[in-house]
Amino acid sequence: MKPEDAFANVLKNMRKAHGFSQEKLALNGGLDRTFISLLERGLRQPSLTTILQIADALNEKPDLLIKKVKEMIDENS
Amino acid sequence: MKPEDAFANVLKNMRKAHGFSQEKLALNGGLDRTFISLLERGLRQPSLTTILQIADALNEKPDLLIKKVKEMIDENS
DNA sequence: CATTTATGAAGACTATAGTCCGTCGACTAT
DNA sequence: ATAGTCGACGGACTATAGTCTTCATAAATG
Repeated sequence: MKPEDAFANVLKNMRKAHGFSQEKLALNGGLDRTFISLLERGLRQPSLTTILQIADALNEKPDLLIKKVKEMIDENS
Repeated sequence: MKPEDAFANVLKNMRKAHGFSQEKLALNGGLDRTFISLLERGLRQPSLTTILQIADALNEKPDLLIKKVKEMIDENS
């Protein structure tokens, strides 16, 4: 499983768990709504800064986010 | 403190702790030697894939890497 | 029914991630 | 002296991160 696909899944799950819309999340993190859409569809991968922005917007620790991504990759390897 | 500066510090520390040269690390992770140099000088920031490649090359968990980066940012805020 | 909300999607664009070529100076060992 | 390793640094280049605008559509909602 590719990093962008793992990140897509984790992001979508965590966002929905927090009851945010893509737009709300984008505004919280200072990102573009359509870019969140691209990320959740696995068509883009985030940079370090974007990872931190998204974790912050979700009120989650960035290392938890990455841990879940890594687990998702390893489980589907 | 900016994410690329925090990452630069963490990367350099962890690489030296493992006794790797920049070139050895680059080869281990399938990256370019000069790009590792740019990262360690804070002139570039990594993408998600690069974070995973570097963590792998260092035999470290990527979430530990990110945790250290976040701590470095928070400590110097 | 009309309107709002949420998301997908495309196109054009700018900034930057990442590669590949090389040179240089500092240091170490032969 | 010279050969080797290491890292800083440069230029030129390609791929992609990220923005902005817009349109389409399906699902609520009043």
